[in-house]
Amino acid sequence: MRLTTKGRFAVTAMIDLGLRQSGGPVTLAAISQRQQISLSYLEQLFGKLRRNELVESTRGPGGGYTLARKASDITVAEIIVSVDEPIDATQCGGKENCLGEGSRCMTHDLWATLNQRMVDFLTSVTLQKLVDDQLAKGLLVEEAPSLKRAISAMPVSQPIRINAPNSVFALGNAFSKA
Amino acid sequence: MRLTTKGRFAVTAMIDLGLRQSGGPVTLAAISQRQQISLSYLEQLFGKLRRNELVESTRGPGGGYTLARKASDITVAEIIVSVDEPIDATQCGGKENCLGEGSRCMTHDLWATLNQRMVDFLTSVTLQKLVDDQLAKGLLVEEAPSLKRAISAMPVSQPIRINAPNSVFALGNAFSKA
DNA sequence: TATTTATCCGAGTAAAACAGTAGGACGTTG
DNA sequence: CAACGTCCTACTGTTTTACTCGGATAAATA
Repeated sequence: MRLTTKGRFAVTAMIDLGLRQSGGPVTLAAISQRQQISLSYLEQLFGKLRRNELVESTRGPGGGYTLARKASDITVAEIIVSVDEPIDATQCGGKENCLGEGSRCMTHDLWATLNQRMVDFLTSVTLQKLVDDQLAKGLLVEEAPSLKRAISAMPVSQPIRINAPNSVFALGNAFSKA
Repeated sequence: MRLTTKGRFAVTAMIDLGLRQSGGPVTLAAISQRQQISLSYLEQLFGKLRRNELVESTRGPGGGYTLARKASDITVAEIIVSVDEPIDATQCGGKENCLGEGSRCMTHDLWATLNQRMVDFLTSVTLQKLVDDQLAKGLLVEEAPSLKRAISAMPVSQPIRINAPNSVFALGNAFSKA
């Protein structure tokens, strides 16, 4: 299971969508502004989310995205695998013999088990829970402005480029000596 | 926590070391041949393992590496963080406000919790357990040849280049539709 | 019908990490 | 001193990440 900022962006955007979709379809432009993710990048991510049937889209003015199912039926694991599709699982081919000795590689079971634990955890967390967490934190979801033209006059804060792959799950200094 | 083939190579090499170190220091050249990992790459990895005090080295003829502690006192988590040192933890700086709103990023707790679960699991697995697993599988640890010069006459199978970062933990098709 | 809105889609790009290689210096042993 | 084996820095090709760009398509509105 790969864990990069791409997956985190996807989860963040899905939370935003879950928070606002009660007022109809949510545009990626709005998510882009609120979450500071570039619009083009969001388009890529939501293309994958749509093909994986996690969201539905409506085109044209007033359009945008909505969740394809209830937030309580969408797991974080699904979101992540949707955008971070797998290349190849265990690299040794699962049942293949990594070494030429007739047995699986020595660490095969270790990684398989860890992978399963991660999947189990991320499957146990629903989008609804993450949405509820945000609401509990006192996040206020303001209503979309009735005059849509007002948006174009707003100052747009440019998304910043973050080029730090894999930095999400750095173990930190959990084992570094003082 | 980053999980790449680098970490897996390190764990694999440490298992090999744990299996053979009873006969004195184990050379990287021997590990390289048995585990099909390039010698130069192993040197890099063991440099980090030594600086993190997981192994000890003796130079010169008859030298090599030994475990710095009992295998039962070395965890997989320690091995991985040794070679895959962290760049920066949660990218938002831990306590920083990711967005300019005075609260931590929406997915902060999620990733922190997942990370902790992974650490907990990998900490629960000792090198000794992995060594025992190999012994239980009937792996036979042949004695080092008394005539060391015989090795140089052996045909050397070249390590193959594997250039597939991050492919270790691809989630596979756990969620792909049939 | 023309225009605006917004999703779609493919190609392209800079930076970074991964997975090594290359070449040598250093310290032991025989 | 020569062979062995660790130690160390720097360099390299490939892949992935995290985007951007240009345009096509579809729907609502003027």
